[in-house]
Amino acid sequence: MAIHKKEEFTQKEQDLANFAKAMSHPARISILKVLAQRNQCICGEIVELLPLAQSTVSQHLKELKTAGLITGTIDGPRSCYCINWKAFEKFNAEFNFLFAKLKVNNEKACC
Amino acid sequence: MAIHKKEEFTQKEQDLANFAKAMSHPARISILKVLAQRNQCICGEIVELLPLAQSTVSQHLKELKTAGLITGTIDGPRSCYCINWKAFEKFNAEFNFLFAKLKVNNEKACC
DNA sequence: ATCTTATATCGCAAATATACGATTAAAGAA
DNA sequence: TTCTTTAATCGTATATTTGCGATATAAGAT
Repeated sequence: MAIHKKEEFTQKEQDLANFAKAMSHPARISILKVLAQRNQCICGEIVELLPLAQSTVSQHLKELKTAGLITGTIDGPRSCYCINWKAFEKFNAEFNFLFAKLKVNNEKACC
Repeated sequence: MAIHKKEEFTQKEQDLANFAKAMSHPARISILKVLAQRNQCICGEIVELLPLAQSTVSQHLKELKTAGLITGTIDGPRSCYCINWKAFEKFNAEFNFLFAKLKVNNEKACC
């Protein structure tokens, strides 16, 4: 693109969009599910479960971490990842708020 | 990328990811908000409200429509867009289900 | 110290997304 | 019919994402 215009929208709109972007790939949805099913923290087992190369999985984990959806700590020679509940619930609440707000104004169908 | 591997994930994971992708740009979040604030359906007023060219807005609207989040009908020389509540609530419920499922298994922090 | 093992990062190729101007299409107004 | 208005689509440039192999890093094992 010529110029990126994302900055011209409100911070809340950008935050919501960034959260959505972090979840916009099935591999990352899958990673979140894996992190949930195992009650303990998961490291490279994720690589075994996904149909992707180790480096690709690592990249997806990094994106989830950068977006704040998961946390990662080094545990000896391996890495332990967990869901960041605070951020997750915050964004979930924001989505729900958006949906609820929409619903009030649009009880009747229009077109 | 060499090959796209998205198809190798489950349909639900792909559906969720596609929904998230549709909301992964602040312009599209903004469009959804505009469609909510105006109780009647909106056509090109969106173009006036967003800091983007007409063709770009049209492209974003098309993406939201393709993802099933909005509907669009032709009204004379202009187009009327509305939120597709059914799809919207379905995906919202799926997100909530995912979040709830995660919560049950991870009451305690792990790392 | 050397050898694994686990994971992050680099470098690259290919696919997608973003954005715009120009053009097209479709319908009402003159 | 011709003009205007509205919106979709085409073509293009650039940015970002996705994916992998290769390499680097870091720590435990031998």
